[in-house]
Amino acid sequence: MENVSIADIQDKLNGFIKRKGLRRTPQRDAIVELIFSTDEHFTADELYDRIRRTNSTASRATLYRTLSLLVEADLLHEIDLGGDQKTYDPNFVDSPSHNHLICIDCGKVVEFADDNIEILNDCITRRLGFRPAKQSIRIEACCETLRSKGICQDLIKSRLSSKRINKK
Amino acid sequence: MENVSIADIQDKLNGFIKRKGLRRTPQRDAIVELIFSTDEHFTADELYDRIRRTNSTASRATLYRTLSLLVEADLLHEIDLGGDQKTYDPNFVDSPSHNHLICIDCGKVVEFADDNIEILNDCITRRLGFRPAKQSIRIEACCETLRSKGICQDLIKSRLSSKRINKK
DNA sequence: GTTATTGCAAATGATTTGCACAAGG
DNA sequence: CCTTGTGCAAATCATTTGCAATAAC
Repeated sequence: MENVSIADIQDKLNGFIKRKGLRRTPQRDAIVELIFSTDEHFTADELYDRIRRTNSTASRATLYRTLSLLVEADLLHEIDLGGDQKTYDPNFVDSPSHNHLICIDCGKVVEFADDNIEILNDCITRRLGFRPAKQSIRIEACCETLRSKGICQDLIKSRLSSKRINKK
Repeated sequence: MENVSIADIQDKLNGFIKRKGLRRTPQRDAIVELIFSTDEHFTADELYDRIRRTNSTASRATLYRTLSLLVEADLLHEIDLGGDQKTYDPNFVDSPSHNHLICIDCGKVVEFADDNIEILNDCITRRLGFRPAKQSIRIEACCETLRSKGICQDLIKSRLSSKRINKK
């Protein structure tokens, strides 16, 4: 699954940074390292928690600023999962055109790629007089747990309880 | 385009209200009247402005509470257009399964329905082991203005400038 | 050195909520 | 009446920002 290494990402970011006249910092390196060491989606807050568990430091401000930088450099995408916090997806470097299926009950997210839906997307877009650009399709559905047990609140609970409670 | 009248919506809401042991109020009537008198998408703030231009009154608090009520009664849908403010779509009573195409430059939104994409959506969902539920597909693209003039900032500007500026 | 970056604390802004008063049924 | 709804102002909470100190290059 991991075709692009962290070193590749760092290279790309450094290129971007140089082109823009910006600077490489230990905070940015640490954040990139952390984000791209897994393929998990995350919120700013979840990432902040993860950083605090390492021996690197970065303030929330720096974290938010770095997230914006990575999105601008097209290394990270903001995806709309609904909810109050923005969610970030680090997998677009590996899989430039994937989409998301979301359980409307528990919030579980599955990534998928499908040629047919891309073609159809393209057709619909042109038919409406638009020019196809960024592919971004979100399907809402019910996951297995919901199907078999009638309900699956585990994940939604954990997502709700992840609200920030004065964690400095 | 308008197959469902405001009276129908009022009836549905009143049924919902009775079933829940809630109460019909002039504020709720006025808000419903206003929302369903057009097929425009809107934000809470835009709706508040519209209300102030009528001779009915409703506070922001009541407005937010009524929006939640309407969403719960399935007469109104929250749609994700990105951006800080939630957007509401009053057209799901008329067209229960439509989707949205959005210009990534100016934010212009077009509704569409397509049987093929619904079927495909269904297939993908089942293939991933989910049960199809709410159809909600958002396609991002570039609109005509962008195509012909290279850029179309009109709407995005107006959307940005619609940020609330101490309008009591 | 010069300019970008950081961390802090304060600001922002949409939405929510507590509470006292008003008003449906 | 009794309970729900309303309006106000205050609270929330994710995110952004001003600013002085710090660190790339």
